[in-house]
Amino acid sequence: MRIEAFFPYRLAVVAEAFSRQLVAVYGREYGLSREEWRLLFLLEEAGSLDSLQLAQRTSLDKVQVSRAASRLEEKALITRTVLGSDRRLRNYAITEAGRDLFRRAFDQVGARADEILEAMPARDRAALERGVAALDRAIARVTEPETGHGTAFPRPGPIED
Amino acid sequence: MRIEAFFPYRLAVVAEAFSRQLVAVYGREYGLSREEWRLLFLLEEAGSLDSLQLAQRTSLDKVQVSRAASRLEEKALITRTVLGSDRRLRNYAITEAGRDLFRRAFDQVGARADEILEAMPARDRAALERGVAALDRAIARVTEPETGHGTAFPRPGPIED
DNA sequence: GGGCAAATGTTGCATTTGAAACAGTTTTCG
DNA sequence: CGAAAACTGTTTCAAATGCAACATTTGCCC
Repeated sequence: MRIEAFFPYRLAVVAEAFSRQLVAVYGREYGLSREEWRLLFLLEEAGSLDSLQLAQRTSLDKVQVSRAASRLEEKALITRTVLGSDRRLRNYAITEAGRDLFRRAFDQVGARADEILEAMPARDRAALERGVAALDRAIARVTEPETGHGTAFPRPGPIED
Repeated sequence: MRIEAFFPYRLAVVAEAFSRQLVAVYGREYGLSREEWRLLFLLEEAGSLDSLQLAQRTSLDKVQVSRAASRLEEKALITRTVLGSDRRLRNYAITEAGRDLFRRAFDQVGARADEILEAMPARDRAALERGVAALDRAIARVTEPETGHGTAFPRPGPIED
């Protein structure tokens, strides 16, 4: 079988190419890693989150979170405080500088993403959206039995905010 | 905006989750990295390739190819020889051991991928296929002007085999 | 209550990765 | 012909990453 016809390969390659287009913006122009970008994204919307909420809404493991948060704190884009109720946990909050930076970056990243997506016929775009959602459900279904962090976003059922 | 609703995020997360399911097979059970897997995949189909053909059909850069090939050679899964016609180039060929290993791994990887894809309704699977192909074209269209390795597989036009 | 297991975040260490420098070969052009 | 430019694969060095150990805090169970 030709590798170009192997669907998992095609998906991985396309996803990487798409991602690279966005990293070129928030990475090169704003100095954010992918993990930092995701944390800022979450915090910009929520304002502040504790570690548990964050773990539920992110596809990052604890080491990635810890390191990305350290860097964001060094850059004064977020603050980290130990929670009084459970001193193992942390409360993450975005700073004004973090909000500003994220908003500027998001404008450009969103524009770049839209530029690519709008280069697709509307029907194809709808198909992509539908297919990705279905694949996510399929992975969850097939891997749900086991425990391992097989997939990603909070699925309807477990949690609600 | 909620990050879970941001399409680029969803695509990246789903693609990673899918990929992780397959790496769990060829990585954990057969000790192959993603790059080694891809090289073996190409060579199993072609038998042997020189560096130029390989560069065209792979989404790996020259450093990744060099390192993956070194490891595959150490494991005696491929052979590397300097080309007589142009001593800058290499000829890569899969060994019998490499073929055996790849075929066994491919059986399991393919089965795992099919298990997930077949957990999707046929219509959704078709939508995914269509959407991914369209996204690939869109990225190529938007980035084609510039030179950088923006995307992936050989598109109709440049080469033929 | 008190010790033991579980949970959480951080750190250390070895490996991997990426970008640039490098070495060898070929092509170009005067 | 011959020097310079271009091309290819490898190596080097710093940064990123993954995994396991670690330290701290909490919950459990007697």
